[in-house]
Amino acid sequence: MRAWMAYITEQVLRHLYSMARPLSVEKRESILAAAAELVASLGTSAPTAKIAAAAGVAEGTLFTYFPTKDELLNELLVEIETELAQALLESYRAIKSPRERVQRVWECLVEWGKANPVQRKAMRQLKVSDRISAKTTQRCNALFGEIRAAIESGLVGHADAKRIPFYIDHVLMGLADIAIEATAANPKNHKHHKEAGFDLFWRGVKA
Amino acid sequence: MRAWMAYITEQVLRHLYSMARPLSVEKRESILAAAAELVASLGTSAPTAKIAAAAGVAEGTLFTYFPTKDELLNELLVEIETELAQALLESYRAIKSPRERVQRVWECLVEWGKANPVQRKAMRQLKVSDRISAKTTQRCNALFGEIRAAIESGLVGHADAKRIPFYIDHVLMGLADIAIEATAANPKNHKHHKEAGFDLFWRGVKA
Amino acid sequence: MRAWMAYITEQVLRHLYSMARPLSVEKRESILAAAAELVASLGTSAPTAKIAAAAGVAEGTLFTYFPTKDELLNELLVEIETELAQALLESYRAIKSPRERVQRVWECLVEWGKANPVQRKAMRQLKVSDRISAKTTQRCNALFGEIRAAIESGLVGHADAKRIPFYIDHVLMGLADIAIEATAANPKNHKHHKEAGFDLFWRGVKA
Amino acid sequence: MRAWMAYITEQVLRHLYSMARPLSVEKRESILAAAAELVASLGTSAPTAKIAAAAGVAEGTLFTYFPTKDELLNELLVEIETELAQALLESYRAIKSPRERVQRVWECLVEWGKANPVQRKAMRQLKVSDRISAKTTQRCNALFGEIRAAIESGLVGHADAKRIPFYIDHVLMGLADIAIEATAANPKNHKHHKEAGFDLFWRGVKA
DNA sequence: TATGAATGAGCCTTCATTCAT
DNA sequence: AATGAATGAAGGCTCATTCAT
Repeated sequence: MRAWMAYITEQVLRHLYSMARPLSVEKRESILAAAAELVASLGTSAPTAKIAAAAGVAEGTLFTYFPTKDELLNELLVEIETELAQALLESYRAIKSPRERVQRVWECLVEWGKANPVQRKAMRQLKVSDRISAKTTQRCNALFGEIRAAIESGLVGHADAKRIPFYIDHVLMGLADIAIEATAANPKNHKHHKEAGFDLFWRGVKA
Repeated sequence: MRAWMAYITEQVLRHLYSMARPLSVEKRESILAAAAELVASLGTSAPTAKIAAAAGVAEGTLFTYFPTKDELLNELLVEIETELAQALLESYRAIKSPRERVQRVWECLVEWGKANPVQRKAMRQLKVSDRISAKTTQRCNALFGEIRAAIESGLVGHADAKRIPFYIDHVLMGLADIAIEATAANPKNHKHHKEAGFDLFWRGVKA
Repeated sequence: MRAWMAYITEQVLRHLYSMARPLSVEKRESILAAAAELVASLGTSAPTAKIAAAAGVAEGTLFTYFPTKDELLNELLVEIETELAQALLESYRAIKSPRERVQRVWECLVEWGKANPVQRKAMRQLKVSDRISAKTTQRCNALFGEIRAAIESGLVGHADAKRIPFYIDHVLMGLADIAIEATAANPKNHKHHKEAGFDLFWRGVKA
Repeated sequence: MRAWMAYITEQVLRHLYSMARPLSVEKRESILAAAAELVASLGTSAPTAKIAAAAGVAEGTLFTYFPTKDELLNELLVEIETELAQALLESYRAIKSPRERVQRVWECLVEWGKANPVQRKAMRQLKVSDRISAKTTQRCNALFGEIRAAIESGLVGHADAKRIPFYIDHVLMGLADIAIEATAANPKNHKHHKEAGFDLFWRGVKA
């Protein structure tokens, strides 16, 4: 009934704030989702036309959301890593025991990989490709700052202090990837690999 | 000096008698070497034309040695893994101590990676690409049969028997890759990473 | 201060009564000005989106003023030639001597070109393009009817009557363009070229 | 009968001189011819696909002869101007009288324009476009060095020395274009325009 | 009427593969 | 067997135009 009020209100707001009709958040998401799917299966050479089609938008539309394919790929990586970081951030809150804290991060890592096979494959493809800019790499690293600190505090006293950076930056994520990969190849052994992986890490890093 | 006379004679005879000229082993090798170089730097999307140019042969010649680009990529992976396997095979002969045997394999793995950065990068690109056939994967696995057995015998009694396949098939190579990657990022710490990696593995797998 | 209240009232009334808002003359002008600028620098392939942006209107708005890009380009040419014609019309009023009358037109032509480099370049681009319709060409010719007559009367008795149409329709404007172009390439010689050009014309057409 | 001798001879020569099979001159010419035709009618926005089709070659072939469209357009301009320069060079040989020498160049210019309407239109389009590099402009200027000198020597003593560069570089070619354009618009008057144009030039430049 | 997101045809260019020589 | 010109199917991206708001 008061439809015209809504209309006018919208007009007024647009006018006052010079708001352009914003790009649709849903479309952006569906393009990223489609990109993840296709990059996971076809690699970074997945055609933009296919991505657009999978996202249910016109070919040209993709380029109103991402000016270049490279931009899309970089954003995709950031989006995926943001999701992963958020999942991790919620995992270890309020856990005091160092070992358990690290273990929770580990488990969360492996579970996320199992639950998000598409994003994991896409992430892999993106990381080995040469299309990720230094800036993107920086942004991604920044996402994991807090988590890194939490793991570090969990390892202090347990592992050789000099080796902790190596353990966190290279080994932990890499081992998680290995565990997830092993699980993907043989899903029945999921729990087994998860435990074996953490045991290996925890014992292995012991000073 | 009269090289061209020999060449002409050869041409004439071949033409008159329709003799087939055998495929040159050197050309095959130089194509594979060029492919490794370019796949390492450009990924699997490296153009065949560039590969041929880098190999010093004509564009068409590449296809008399490899009927398809995919065929070339698959052969390249097999070639690289064969070299790696050979390097490993020579590493642990005549070593009795289980721990040392595994350690020698580990060190050889890491050293090979450091000494052959091009092959390593190419290997990486090939493995994440979707162009490696199941058959190639099988052939590659077969190359490591003996080495796998040697490591297995080195781990029996030290690691949990149920977990040994996981350790060998997924963890060992993966960790080596991690160590090499860490070394590539920071070459000064090469020895440090190599040792830290093996320590981590050996302690970590301990039952 | 309460400008937004006026705006809202206007919107409300318009919406309630479905009143049409008249096309804004200023917007039309600014679109044409932007088009001149961009056609001058980029040619007729200047994107409508850029033209709209330069004019400070939305992409779609351009098409409420000009249904087609071609329509815009044609209107642009008419607009520019109208301006030129008006400048010329004012130049020779109340001048009796035939030679001086023609000379004033000539000078005005060259001065206009120097003073309006953007319009001149745009005009050039438009004229060689295939997007100007026959109708537009006619409209443009019509603009110069009176001027043409004035020049004609200035040349009668001085030039060969049979050649006068050729001199006016092709040579005069063409020479002016040549003079302007020469000036643009070497601005210091402006006056020199202007005089040399007119001398050439006046002597050259002498019967 | 001795076909094999020819074959071998070719092989030998290729081998000795490292000759690649050369790009076909005819194809290059037909691409340039097609480009001239289409640039004349559609402007520099003529699609490469249409040019290739008109030339009777595949789309991709065009790019083995010209690495980019811009390169093609630049080469096209050079080709056309080379032809024009050659036509002019043959026109005034062995003519002593200064006036007649200039007149022959003029006539040749106008005749060439009439005889080669496609090249003339293409030339026009190319010159107003922004795709011609400074280097190309230089190359083109170099083509007319000798002709320019011939005209200059024809004008010395007849025209004001200070104005001669202006007359040659800007007026002569421009007037020829005007005459050709007038002829194109009204072919019956060809001879008339040609004469009127030269008279105008010759009388007009008289000191 | 004004807006700008959405559209998809069309453009230039690349590249694996073929084939005449 | 060796060559490299020829091919044409994609691929990434642009842009005039439409349309829901």
